[in-house]
Amino acid sequence: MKYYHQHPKHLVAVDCVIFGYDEGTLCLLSYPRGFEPSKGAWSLMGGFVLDGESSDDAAMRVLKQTTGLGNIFMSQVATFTTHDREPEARVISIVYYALIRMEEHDKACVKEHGAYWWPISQLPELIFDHDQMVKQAIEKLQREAGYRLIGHELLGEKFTMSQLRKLYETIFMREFDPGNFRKKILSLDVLERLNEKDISESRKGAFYYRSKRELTKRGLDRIVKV
Amino acid sequence: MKYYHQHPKHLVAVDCVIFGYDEGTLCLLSYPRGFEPSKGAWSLMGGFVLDGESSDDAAMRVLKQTTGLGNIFMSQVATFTTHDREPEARVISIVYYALIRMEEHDKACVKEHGAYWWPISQLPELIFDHDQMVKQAIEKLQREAGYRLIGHELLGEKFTMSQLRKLYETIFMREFDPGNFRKKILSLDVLERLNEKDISESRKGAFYYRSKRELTKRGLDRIVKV
DNA sequence: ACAAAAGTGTTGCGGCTACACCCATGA
DNA sequence: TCATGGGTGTAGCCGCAACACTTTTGT
Repeated sequence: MKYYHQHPKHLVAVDCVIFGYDEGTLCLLSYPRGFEPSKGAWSLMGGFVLDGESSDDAAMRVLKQTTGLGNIFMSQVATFTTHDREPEARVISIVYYALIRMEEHDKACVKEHGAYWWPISQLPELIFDHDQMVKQAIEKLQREAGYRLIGHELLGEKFTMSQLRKLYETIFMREFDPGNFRKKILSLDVLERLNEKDISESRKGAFYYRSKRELTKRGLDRIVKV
Repeated sequence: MKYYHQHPKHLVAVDCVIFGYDEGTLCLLSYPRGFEPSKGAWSLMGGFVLDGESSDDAAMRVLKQTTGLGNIFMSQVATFTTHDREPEARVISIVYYALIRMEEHDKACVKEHGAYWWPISQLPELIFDHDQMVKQAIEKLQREAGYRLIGHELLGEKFTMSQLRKLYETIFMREFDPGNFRKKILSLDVLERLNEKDISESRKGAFYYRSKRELTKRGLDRIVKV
């Protein structure tokens, strides 16, 4: 039974698990909390949901504030609600994750908050239940990356097969056979090969690929089983 | 930047997508809204999150109130937050789904609320964004049922292969080959066959199975690809 | 004997893995 | 000419779908 009066209201926050990728390393952006309790402890970027905005909006706003980037793919992970998850006040937190290219973000912006990019393999202990949030975000990232190509989000317009494979190896924390990976990806028929090679990584040079724009939404077949 | 003062607070609700199963039909419990706006329109069971409780607790409480059942598996689906999703007030809603055996619920309890069990194939139009909630709940149900056996939740202690298959056929809205289904399930090695047959469905009689208790958590392999 | 569900066996296809084997080229 | 990453080909394995076939027993 629901009535619109006489019901408790709650602080509702978003916490953003921001993954940054650069040349084979996946990092998490975190910052030292600026106030008590737990001042100085590592924390995810967060903010409160305001009156006129959805939590999606709030997450975007937080991302913009902390990295300078907008129009970035974000995905809702889960909502954390235990009443004592933060010691001082009851805050319900809706968790999002975002994927960005590390080189693209606004360094000044990050620096200003004292934020730090932690390699995913060497995360520090995070405040409250933020460890759990990151864990679930990685799981969701893997699930989503398993169903569709996330090349252009993290590699840019054009990329080589090796770069794409290294990205997937990083996300899934395991190796893929270069030949098999290539065949699997090409069989999806969502990439087109450019007449241009990257000659920085090998003598022979590797062709660049880019997403077939019209087909970005397809991803019919599974890429990686999880 | 987060401070604990001067931030807006919000009404936070849970909405429960309650699936009931009985002999080959999967139903959704919904009830006619008892107050304006949209009084009388079909709606999910919901309730507000109170001060001392988590949203998990709130969802359980709503389930108990409306079906009389406790200690039921519930799973968080997603959180709906657009500011105008309900016309009269801003309510953030955390959606859960539950699976119950229809015969087990407290009929008086349901009747008292004027609630109705709708076969999943003939749902009425639901209020606000509740259609979307149900859609996502079904997707999540299918994902979860694909990874682990949900036999005992919906069929009870013991069940035949055919009963289990019909349950899966209902959840996935497609047919499975009886022989192949049997082999796949048995290969997971999570069921034990009892020395007892159900003779109501066939001349030959079908053995009952039950979950190997120690292994309930396993479900290593995928049951159905989604 | 027949019908109908339970249960088993067989076969073929498709995808994945592992790995061999070319290719191009700078040092 | 050798080392290195790019790229192609292939053989074996495994899971799944399709379907034939056997079993059991009430009518």
